Amino acid sequence: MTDSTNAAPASGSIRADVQLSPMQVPKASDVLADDLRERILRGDFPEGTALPPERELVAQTRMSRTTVREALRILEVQGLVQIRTGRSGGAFVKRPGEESIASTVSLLIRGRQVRLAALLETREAVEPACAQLAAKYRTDADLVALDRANDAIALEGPLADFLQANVDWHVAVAVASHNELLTGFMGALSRAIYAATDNQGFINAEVRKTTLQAHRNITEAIRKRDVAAAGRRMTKHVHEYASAVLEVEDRTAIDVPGD
Amino acid sequence: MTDSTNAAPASGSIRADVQLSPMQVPKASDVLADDLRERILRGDFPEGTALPPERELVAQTRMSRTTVREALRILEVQGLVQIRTGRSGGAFVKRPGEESIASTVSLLIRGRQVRLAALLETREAVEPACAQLAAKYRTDADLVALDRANDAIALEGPLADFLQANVDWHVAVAVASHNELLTGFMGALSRAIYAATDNQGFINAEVRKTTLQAHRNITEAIRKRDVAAAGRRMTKHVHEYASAVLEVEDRTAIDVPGD
DNA sequence: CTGTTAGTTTGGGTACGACCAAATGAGCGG
DNA sequence: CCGCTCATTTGGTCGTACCCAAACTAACAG
Repeated sequence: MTDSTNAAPASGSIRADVQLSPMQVPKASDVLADDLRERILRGDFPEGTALPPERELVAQTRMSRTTVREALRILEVQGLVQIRTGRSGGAFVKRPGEESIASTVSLLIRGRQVRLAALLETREAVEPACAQLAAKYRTDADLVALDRANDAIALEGPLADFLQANVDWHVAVAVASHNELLTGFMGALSRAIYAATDNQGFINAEVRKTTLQAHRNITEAIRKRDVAAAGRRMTKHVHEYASAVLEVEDRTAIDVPGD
Repeated sequence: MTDSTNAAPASGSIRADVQLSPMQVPKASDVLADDLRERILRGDFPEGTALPPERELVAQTRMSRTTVREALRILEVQGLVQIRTGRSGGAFVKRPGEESIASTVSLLIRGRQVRLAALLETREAVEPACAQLAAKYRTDADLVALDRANDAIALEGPLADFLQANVDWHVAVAVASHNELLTGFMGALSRAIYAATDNQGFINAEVRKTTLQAHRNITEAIRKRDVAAAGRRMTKHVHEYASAVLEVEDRTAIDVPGD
């Protein structure tokens, strides 16, 4: 560091002898974003209200419009505001929803190239609990959604339709749990598994039938609010599904060892 | 598509008679961000490599620097790049990690003001599975972390230290599961519960003792790779904890009905 | 020769200023 | 009263200039 032996103010001007620790200079846009985020999360602005226009914020904060815009962009990416153009546009306060978690989870799955095995394992970990909560808290509307998805699965259409209906049903279970955290998490997980299971080519009529039956059984347990049965059956279902997928994956890996 | 009845080029200039559907014009910065994000996720750039400097991207894309910067800011918020200043600075490719999920989950919890009951419920849903996976995949290093956290809990220091050590232990269990998704999720959840449980004033010596014992039992099951015991004991532990917290919360709610 | 210091270069951060595009509302004519 | 046009508001983009931070470089002093 700088020396510490100069305490003798010689003749002439005096030099202050301060000791400063290395200091961090946060970016102006971050400061603004942090402030606005804090206010939003604290509930200062009711959902749907518009923040002041950019030029107004410029006047208030005395920052440049560039900086203000960057701050707003940060909040937009974090799902805290929604920005609309045009007259009476602006940054409208929005509470983050499930899609917020879902997109982040998707990014991590793709970015880290999480293996299919890990995805299935995670689903085995979380979804039985979802089913239990669904059995506990389901509403009649939830049952309608579950039945609709099951009907779509029974339709024997093209593969993509089956997979989509499959995802819809799993998502419906998560929604029926009435737990936003789990819903967002499971939504991203189901979609990722769907994407990875596509082109896997192990879905045959047999698998479809088994899946449909399992879904119906679980749905019934949820309908009867039978928490234990819902958990038990879901555990079995996702485990069997995982086993089947992984078996095919291994076989495929052997078939095409170079890939 | 476009109509088919205009095949008569009259005299003079010809006016094309096209039918255009309302089209959405995506923002330039989003287009760039989407493109870069796709490349990053596809693995075009190894982690740690730097994207071209902003002015270089300006030259390549023929967009303004403002636009380029906004795109980079988006990627930064999404945790896909890390921006450093100074010479040899720039946007360095980064794979999103657990902290990415954790921050999003935290935002949702705060923004939606998720009730403590829901948080505890979610933990009851996820953490037993974490414990099971931890028992399955734990390494010796994981055990060290768990033991260290338990030792800190036994220390009988101030409340904040106890709560911190408590969080550390729960996070250590999640880490020991070696599942990035669950780790990020549980990390945010534990911290949120910690924050909500603070000032709750129900942590007494009795609770501390019980917690320590439960943690030790679970740690032992993880050490012995006893999957069933780990799951069972964790289920019991988090359930009891939740019950205790909620009971106190109810009592507090009755004591101070106005708040 | 060595160490320190003062440039120099390369990068991001901020500030204006101008103009474009979209959405809305006011005013005007039918 | 209806519909059209036009002005206004507000975000989106552009370009330029300048500042600050970090790392490298060369010159200078010892």
